[in-house]
Amino acid sequence: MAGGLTIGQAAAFAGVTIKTVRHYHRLGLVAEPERDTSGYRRYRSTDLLRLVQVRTLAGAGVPLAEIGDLLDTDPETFAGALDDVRRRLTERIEDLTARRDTLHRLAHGDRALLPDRACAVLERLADLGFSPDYVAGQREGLVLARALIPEIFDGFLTQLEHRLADPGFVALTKRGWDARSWDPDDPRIEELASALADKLLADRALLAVPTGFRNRADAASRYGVVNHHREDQGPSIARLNTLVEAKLRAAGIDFPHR
Amino acid sequence: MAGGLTIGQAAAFAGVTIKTVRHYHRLGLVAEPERDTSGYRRYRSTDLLRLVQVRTLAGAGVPLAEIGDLLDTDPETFAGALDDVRRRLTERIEDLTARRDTLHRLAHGDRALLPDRACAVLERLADLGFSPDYVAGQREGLVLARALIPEIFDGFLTQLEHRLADPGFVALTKRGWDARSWDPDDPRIEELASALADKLLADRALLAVPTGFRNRADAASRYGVVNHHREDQGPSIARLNTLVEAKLRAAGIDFPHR
DNA sequence: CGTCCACCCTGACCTAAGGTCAAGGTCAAG
DNA sequence: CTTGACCTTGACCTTAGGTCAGGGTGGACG
Repeated sequence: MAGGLTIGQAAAFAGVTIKTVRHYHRLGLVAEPERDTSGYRRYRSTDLLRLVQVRTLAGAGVPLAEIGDLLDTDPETFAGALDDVRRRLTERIEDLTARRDTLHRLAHGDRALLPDRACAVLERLADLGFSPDYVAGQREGLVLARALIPEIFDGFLTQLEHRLADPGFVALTKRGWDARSWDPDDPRIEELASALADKLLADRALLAVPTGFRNRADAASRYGVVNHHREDQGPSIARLNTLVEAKLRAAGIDFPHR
Repeated sequence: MAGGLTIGQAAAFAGVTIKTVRHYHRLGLVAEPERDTSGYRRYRSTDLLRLVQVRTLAGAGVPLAEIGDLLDTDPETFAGALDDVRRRLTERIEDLTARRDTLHRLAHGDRALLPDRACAVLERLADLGFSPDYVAGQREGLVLARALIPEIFDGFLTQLEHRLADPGFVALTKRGWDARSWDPDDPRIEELASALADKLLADRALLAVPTGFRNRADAASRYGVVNHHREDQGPSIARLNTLVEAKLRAAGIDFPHR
C-alpha cells in the first residue's frame, strides 16, 4: 500500500461517487493521480482539493465543460465568474418559483389560463344550470380561442355575455346541448338552427369579424379549430353547427371559411 | 389542406419545438393526430389542450415518464399529484438557494470551508509576514485536516496557535519555508530539523494523538495525506519533514505511520 | 492455505429531453 | 418551373453520470 487515498475514499471525501470521479478524470477536470503497484489510483491532497472545487461548482449547476477553464484562470477572473454563476442560479430559482406558482394556480382553478372576465362567464354558465360537461367544453373552447385567435377573443367574450343575458338564447343553447342525443336527421335540428340563426342575426354587429384578422394567412384554420372544437362529441351537434353557419352566411355574414 | 393545425403551428401554440412534439408522440404522452392526404399531422383542439397540459407539467420539472399516468387519472388524484410536484419544486428551490449561498461565501473568503478559529490562525500567519504562498498551502492543509481527520483537528489548531505565540518557533518555521530553495543535501536541513524537533518535544503533551483516532483502520493514510500535503513543492521540504518525523519517533512519540 | 468479501480496473451500453443532420416529399408564390 | 418554407422519417449527439460485465487485489477468517 502506497501513500494517498484510494478512489473510494477520495470520492467519499468529496461527497461524490467513484463513477463521478472517474468521469471527471475522463473530462480532464481532475488530473489522473499516480497509480500504486497494483494499478489503483492514489489521491494526494492537491487532487482532493481539486475534486472538492470541481464538485462545488458542479453542484451549483456550472456545466462541467466550463469548470476546467474556470478553475485554471486567475483568481480575479474566477471571482467574476463565480458571481456570474450566482446570478444564473438566482435566475433559475426565480424561474422555478414562477413555475411553481403557475402550478399552484392550475391546481386551484382556471385563473392561470383565462382572464377574470372569461372565468366569470364560465361561473355564470354553471349558475344557469348548464351541465359540468358543457361548462368544461366551453372552458376548453375559451382557452383555445384565447391562444389561437386573440384578436377576436374579447369580441367573442362580449358575444357570450350578451347571449347569457338573454333567457331566450339560454334556453335555445340548452336545447342545442340536448341535441347531442338526437338523431342527426331529426327535423328538430333544422328548426333549432333557424331559431338560433334568427337570434344571432338580431345583433349583427356582434358577429362582425375584424378585417385585420380575416386577412391573416392561417386565420381560417385557427378559426376552424376553435369553432369545431368538441364537434366529435356527436354528429347532431356538428350538423347543427353547419346549418347555423350556412344560414348566417346566407344572410350575408362573412366569416372565415375552412 | 384539411382542417386542423400543422405540427409547426401546434408547436408554436404550445410554446415548444416541433421536435419536442414528435418526442411526446413517441413517448405516447400525446396521441398521434390524424394525418391529411399528404401525410402531415393535423392537430385538433383536444390535441392542443393535451399538448399544453403536458408542456405545463414538463416545464415544472415533472419527468415525462410520469406525466402520462398523471394526466390519465381522476381529477382528485391529479390535484394531489400536483401538490406533490409543487412540494418537490419548493425543495429544489431551497436546495439551489443553499448552493448559491455557499458559492457566495466561497467567493468571499474561507469562511465556508473553515471555522473562525482556523481563519484567525491564517490571518495571524499573514500578519507575521509569511508569504501568501505559504499561507495558501497552510489553508489547504487545514481544509484537508478538517475533512480527513476531524477527530484531531482541534488539537491540530491548538498546536498551531501555541507555536505562533513563540517567536523562536516562528523564525524556525520561516527558515523551513526558505529551505525550499536549498539543495536537498544541504547540511543546514539536518540542523534545522534538530532545532524543530527540540522545540516540538518541549511541549510533548501537544503532540499526543488521541487513542480513538490511532485505532481507526484508514487513520494512517488519512494522516499521511494531510501531513505530506504539498511536499511535492520541493525535495528539501520533504527531507526536512522526514528528518523531523524520525527524530520525534526516536524520542518516543507514536503517531500514525504510513 | 484456500476462500470470502469488499474494493479496484476497463469498456460498452443506458438514461432524459430533446437537438442536429441528412435525404427526401409537399405546398404556395413568383 | 423553380425557390423557399414547411413537412416526413431515421440515425446519431448531448449532459452528467449510472449500470452491467468480466476480471484483478488486498485483507480477514477458518
